[in-house]
Amino acid sequence: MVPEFIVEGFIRAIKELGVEEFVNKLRFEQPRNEQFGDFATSIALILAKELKRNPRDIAQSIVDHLSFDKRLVEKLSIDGPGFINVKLSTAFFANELERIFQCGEDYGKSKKGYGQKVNVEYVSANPTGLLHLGHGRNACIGDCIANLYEWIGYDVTREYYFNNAGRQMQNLARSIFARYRQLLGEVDFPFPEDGYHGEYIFEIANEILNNFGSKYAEETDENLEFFKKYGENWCFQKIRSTLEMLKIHHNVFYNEDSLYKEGKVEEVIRLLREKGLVYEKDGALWLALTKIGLNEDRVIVKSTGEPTYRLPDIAYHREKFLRGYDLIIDILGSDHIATVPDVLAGLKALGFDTSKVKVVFHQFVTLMENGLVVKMSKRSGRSYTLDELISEVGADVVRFFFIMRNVSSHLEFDLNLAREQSEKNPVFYLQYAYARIASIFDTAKERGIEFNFETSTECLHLPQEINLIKLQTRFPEVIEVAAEKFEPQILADYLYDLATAFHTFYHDCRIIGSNEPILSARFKLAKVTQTILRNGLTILGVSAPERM
RNA sequence: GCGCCACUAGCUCAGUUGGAUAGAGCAUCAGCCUUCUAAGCUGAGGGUCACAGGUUCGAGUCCUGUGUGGCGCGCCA
Repeated sequence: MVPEFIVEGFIRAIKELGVEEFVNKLRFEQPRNEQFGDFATSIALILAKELKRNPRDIAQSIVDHLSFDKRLVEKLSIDGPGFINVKLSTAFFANELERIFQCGEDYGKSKKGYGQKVNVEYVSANPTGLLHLGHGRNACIGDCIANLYEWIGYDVTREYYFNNAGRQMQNLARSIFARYRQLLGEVDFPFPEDGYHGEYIFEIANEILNNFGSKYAEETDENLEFFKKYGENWCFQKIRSTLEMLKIHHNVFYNEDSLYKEGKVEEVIRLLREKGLVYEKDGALWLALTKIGLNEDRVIVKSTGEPTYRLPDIAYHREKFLRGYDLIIDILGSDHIATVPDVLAGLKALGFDTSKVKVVFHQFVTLMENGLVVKMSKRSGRSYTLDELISEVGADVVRFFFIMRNVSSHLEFDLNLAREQSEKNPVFYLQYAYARIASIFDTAKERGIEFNFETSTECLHLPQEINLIKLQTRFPEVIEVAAEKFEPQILADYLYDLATAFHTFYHDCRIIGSNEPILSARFKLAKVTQTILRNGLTILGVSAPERM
């Protein structure tokens, strides 16, 4: 984050040059190359184009009009085609470190979203089976995004939308029932055409057999209802325990069925009809999407009387709007991309501001082992469930791996790397940095080494130290950007850089054994790093161990 | 055929609303433990940023086209 006084200084200089209409073009960046200082701006190059003057001359004029506190700015220079580079002083960084230290344990939090409500919907798997790897990525991304918004001050609702009614659940009931009858000895009992073939159906059937014997063998509506309920509870309990392993908790479980029971779906049809956007054709009810800018009309109620997903989805999102959210975030797999425009168009037609809805699409997960795609789990011989993956490599690794790539990129989950309990594994690299810091404080305590956080840190001047402070100042900004872009990976990358900077510092600069004031200053540096690592890891849902 | 996403080092990926000499991890090679945890640090090699045009002082980044891969395109969700 560029210090205020630098920005203000440049704005003043630009105004004094009489070109204040270009003030909004002022941007700063952190140069890749250290030699160019801490912050750079290409404003002179931009002005050169507008004013048709030599960029270096303009840069010189700007610099001539700049007046900074000499204590804070070490050097101003004009380099290359006309970049203005600013190098800050050790006094400046000492001030920054002190400022961060004063923020305490909450460093990184902001009030940016104060008073605003956000709803993050993620996982949302129906209770018809176990969570698989795609759900895992969805869950981790959603939970991180929810955490990020909490950190920037939003009032966050974590929501899970599910459907325990309708055809899919009937299908589940019939699948379990078929397996149950097969287990009872009717080996040829027909399995439903599009039934759930997973191994877990046998497990459920077997459980029912063990608990109730042949009590439910008769194929009646009542009994099928029992199988449905039993299957639903079984699946939901599994899903919840899997999420629990990842420390993921939702505040609201929203049942699609309630939209029907409370007449919300009917209401949406009525409202759309009032707008003249609904018509009947071939015995079905259609939504006239072509009237609101889309390419094709779509069915919302099938000729069988059942609605398609679009209708309850519109009703559901309408409910979210009516509950007063300022921001509605949906986390969806890329296989849902095509469904969203219809739903948004419907909502827009109903008069809602759909710019408040942000849909985050994540690409798929491919499990790799020894350079090959893994389709099946070795232990169970079935496709990998999220459960199995977690018990194999641990929750921390799963959570980190699922967010360490760009949300919109395919994620290659390398089992070999994930199993690796060593420096190769980036999760341990971060945790190790944290544990090392904890260890320094432990050692200091054991040896009775005293330090004082009141001591000035202006003595810190080595590149390893300054680099660490620079990274520390960026933390709040990183959280904001990661939240706004719905991209937890930005935070993961940042933490990795911070850990690297700390490991380098740790290696080159001893803390215990230094003399005052270096001793206290470095302890403060370590303390702040520790806070940031802990906060960052917490947002990612990864534990911060005191010892490794 | 249409839509969305991707294409950057041998592999997996970053690249800050167009900036300076394109970065990191893994893998390979060479160093560093008597001192706070070596799950660490330092260095070396490794690039036609898929391809071709365009926009401009400047393009991995923006525009157009082509190719390759993934996901969609239903009265499934």
